[in-house]
Amino acid sequence: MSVTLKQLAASLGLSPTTVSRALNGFPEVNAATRKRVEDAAARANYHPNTRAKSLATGRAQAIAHVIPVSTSHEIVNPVFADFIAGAGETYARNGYEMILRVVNDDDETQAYRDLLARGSVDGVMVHGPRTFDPRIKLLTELGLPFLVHGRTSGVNTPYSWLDINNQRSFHRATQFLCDFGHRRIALINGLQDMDFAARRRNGYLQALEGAGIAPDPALIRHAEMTEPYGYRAAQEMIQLTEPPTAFLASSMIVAYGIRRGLSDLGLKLGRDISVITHDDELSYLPNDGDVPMFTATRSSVREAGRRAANMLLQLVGQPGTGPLTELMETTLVLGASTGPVRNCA
Amino acid sequence: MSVTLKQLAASLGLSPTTVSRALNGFPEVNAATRKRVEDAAARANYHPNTRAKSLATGRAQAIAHVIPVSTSHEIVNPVFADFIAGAGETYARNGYEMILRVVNDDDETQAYRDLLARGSVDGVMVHGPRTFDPRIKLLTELGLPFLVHGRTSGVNTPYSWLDINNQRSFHRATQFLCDFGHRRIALINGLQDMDFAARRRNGYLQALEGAGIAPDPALIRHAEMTEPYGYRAAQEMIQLTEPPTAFLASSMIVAYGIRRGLSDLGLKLGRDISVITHDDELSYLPNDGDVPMFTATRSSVREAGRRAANMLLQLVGQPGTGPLTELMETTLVLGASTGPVRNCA
DNA sequence: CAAATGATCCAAACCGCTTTGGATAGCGGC
DNA sequence: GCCGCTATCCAAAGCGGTTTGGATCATTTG
Repeated sequence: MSVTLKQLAASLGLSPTTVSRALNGFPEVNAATRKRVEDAAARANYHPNTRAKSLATGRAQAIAHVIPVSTSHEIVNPVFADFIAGAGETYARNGYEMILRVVNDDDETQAYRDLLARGSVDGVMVHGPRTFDPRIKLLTELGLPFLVHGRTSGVNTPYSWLDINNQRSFHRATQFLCDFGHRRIALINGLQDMDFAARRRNGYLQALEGAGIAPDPALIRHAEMTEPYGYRAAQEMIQLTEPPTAFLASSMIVAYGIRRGLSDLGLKLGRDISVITHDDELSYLPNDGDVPMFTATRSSVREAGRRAANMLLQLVGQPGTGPLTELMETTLVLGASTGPVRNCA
Repeated sequence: MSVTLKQLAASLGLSPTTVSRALNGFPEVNAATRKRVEDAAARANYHPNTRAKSLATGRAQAIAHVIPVSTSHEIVNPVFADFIAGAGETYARNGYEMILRVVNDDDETQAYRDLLARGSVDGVMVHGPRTFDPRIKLLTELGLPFLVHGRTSGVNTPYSWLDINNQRSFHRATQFLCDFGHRRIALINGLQDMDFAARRRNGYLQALEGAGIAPDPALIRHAEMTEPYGYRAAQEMIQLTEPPTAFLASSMIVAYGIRRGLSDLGLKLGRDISVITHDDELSYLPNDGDVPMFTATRSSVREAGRRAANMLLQLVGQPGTGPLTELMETTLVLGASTGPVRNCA
């Protein structure tokens, strides 16, 4: 169905060796010959068979993203999709294939072993790290190059990661609210054991402490970041004897839920109550314009995907490279959802 | 790094041939020998090298999803992610790899050619078909098995697809609103040239016609399905001299925008104004419970991904199989967002 | 009992590409 | 005219599997 190197070589009266070298830029081939080969290759729409090539070279030219699905945590969320898209762009540009493997939660370990044993990939991207994530140890032992999107606290061996500064982000957002006079600030966070959630909570707690405010457990929630979760959290907290005057949301989706919960009670964001959310800059949930709807800690997860992929490719391309890390700062954008505390709320 | 067939064979004092046959279930191998081989393979964590295997067999054991990114249309949306997840589950279960290739809009044709020439995949999934989609013709000519998620109207050669009954869905939803006395019904649809959007509009128009209502262009919109799009559409349409009393939304995200637009104007869904949306059953935007927030035409896009993948694998596994098609019906679920028309709106 | 039949196993070719280790020829220098 | 060099090209051996075409030996059959 498609032309092979051997056929191409035969049609040119050359050996496969020479054709291979001509196409791969080796020096020991005559310039005229090279040109002839390249032209013929283009004309025949010749592309080397990936399988054969990687079998011969030992490099798979592919990166895997393993996606565990479970009943407890849904990793296939919008943020994940955008990250993948960013990473995919980078892989494509560098001639790497991106393979996605959807596995059952408890098969994840086996999936990495399998990927390695089958020689299907040169490296893997680790998604959604927990506070204590066993995958780092496993992958290190396996010797499979990997990069973590996020970090994990309970690991002391070095590893490569790219993360946003979750702690500083939420520290700053909290501080911002405190400066406006808020003292009852709710945190509607992601799942408890997710590392990013822990860091955000830390930033939040530190800022409260800095402002001399004792944290109230009733104002802190952890759960899967769905819209109804935000809705319920907002509605329930408002009923407290001492309700919050401001909310911190871990994602736009949650923020939308909070907004709905509050507006159903007749509360207007920015006037009656304040909300700051983290904004991953997802295309279908834009939070921009002259005055964005939400005040937010902003960072493009798509860009994160691009950079993470670049780092991983570097790791794969130059083994021996020490662990690579990058901490992306977020920007605090002012939107219409925050204002000074209003006592008669 | 990982054990090869040859090594395994040597360690057992057998030939590679026998080991290969033992593991692949060929009949001409002694039961005791097979057991011995299987045990040893499990013990050594032996997995055949994918590249070598597919080079030898000619089958790639992989399916590609090509994702065109462009400035005009963002295919990396939440719906897409869930579909991918469903499909991925199926691939994994059947020992197929899923490869995602993110390409620039105008490179999509080349991407398919490349995928084919390199022998990287056995089949491809086509996403987001337009009303007149050139990809069907291209893939048919290339002879690469493919399955379309959705359909395309401007193609008369047969091809395989899986779609939901968009037309009937929106026909029914419109009828439902008409039965409640609504005569000014707005359609906040997806991008104009997307096939699903055309079918939904057809269903909508037919239902209006059936109810003796002349469609009003001012009540029909097409655009990328973002939250602010829903918001703006709702707010602007309400300002019309003859505002709509009901909205039909093409996705939950858009419906959220509409809801926000309306509630900012003090309108309450189900009481002052009605909204029906299409609900793809995304996990982080659930629309369930005793009384779902939105009345909706519901269909799991994840399940669609599973089924589509199954069909594609069948196509790949048994070439010569005629085109496979499946039309999934949606269910109309009653939620809190619809009610009889209210004159004093 | 010889021949035919199965049951098992193996050697070697092959899939399409890379790469090692020459081979050949043209050329300047002595 | 011979030698060493460089430039250019090629044969053949892998990479790690599958598969074709026997080989070997025990068992059945006439």
